[in-house]
Amino acid sequence: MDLYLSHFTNRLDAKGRVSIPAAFRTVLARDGFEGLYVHPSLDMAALDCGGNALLGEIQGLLSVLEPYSVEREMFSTALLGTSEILKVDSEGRVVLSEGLKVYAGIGSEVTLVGQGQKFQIWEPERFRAHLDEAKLRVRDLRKDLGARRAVIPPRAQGARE
Amino acid sequence: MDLYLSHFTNRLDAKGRVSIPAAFRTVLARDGFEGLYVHPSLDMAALDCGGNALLGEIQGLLSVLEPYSVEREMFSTALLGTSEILKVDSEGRVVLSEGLKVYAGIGSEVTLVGQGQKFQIWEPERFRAHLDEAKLRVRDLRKDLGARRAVIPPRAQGARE
DNA sequence: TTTCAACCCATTGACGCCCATAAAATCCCA
DNA sequence: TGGGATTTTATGGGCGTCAATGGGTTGAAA
Repeated sequence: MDLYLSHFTNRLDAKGRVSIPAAFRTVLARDGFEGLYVHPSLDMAALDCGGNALLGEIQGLLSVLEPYSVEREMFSTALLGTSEILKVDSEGRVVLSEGLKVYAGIGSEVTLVGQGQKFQIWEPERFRAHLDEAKLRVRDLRKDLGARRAVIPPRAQGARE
Repeated sequence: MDLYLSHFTNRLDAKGRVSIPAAFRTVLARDGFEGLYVHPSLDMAALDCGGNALLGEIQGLLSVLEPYSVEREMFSTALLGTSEILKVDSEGRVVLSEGLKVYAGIGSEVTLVGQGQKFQIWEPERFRAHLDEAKLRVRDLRKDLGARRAVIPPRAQGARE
């Protein structure tokens, strides 16, 4: 499996170390990236983490922009300047920098959430809230889709199963 | 890794020396440049630093411009004429010239910010402000892109999650 | 002399690397 | 198929090394 899936809640030890879940480590290993690439998520109080897949996504975004353009400077400051490459120790743990912890409001525990190409690190309480919100949205959306489906092709739902 | 990433805040000692972060030093070493190439950033109160990679970028920029054109003169004056090559001591420190410090408003501390091919040196307070600004700009730009995407296939956002 | 830069050494706190343990998951075989 | 044995995982802690910082000394230029 080369996707980050599921979520896990782990504790930080006295030295501030967190274990990356074994399932995520195998994905990282397959990705072939040495260490863990981390940057603050642009619009959430979470940290985006990954390997070459994530870094490539970001570099692709930057490569489109004109060198020396203000836009590019902005992007590279916001994306590269705030990101870090954390070392992963022999037990599969990383130490989050103070800045990253502050950004995500992290205390003594974190929730690591698979997102496919990347995974996120959250403060557990905040993640619960975020998840509830997401569920609500999905429910509304489902309702919408259901209504639409019922109107447009009346028997579509049955045909699927 | 051959990119300057992450950011660090270091102090100047009584002799005006600043440590280049170890992570940046390894990139510089790999780049094969002796010393540190520095020039005032064109449109920000910051210093652009790097090695051969940065020099190459600048020369690439200049090569596009008509030889002997006024524009080219301006650029080469601004980029090459104001640049310095600082010596790096055995502990990985450099001394910023008075002019450079004045340009960037540097006092007793600096923030060194990875930008991929180069890194920047900022007065910490100014950098914080600049980063906030950069984040806003990037978020807006992202929103624009998202909006565009959302307009064309109206339900795309839902399909994502 | 005075100044400043190049070089060398010292300190301290953080980090990398290694080994230990308990609990959970997995395996394996009767 | 059930339950003991083995492996893996998350977590804890010790210790040596390195990075960031401070300071002293020499030598050449002013």
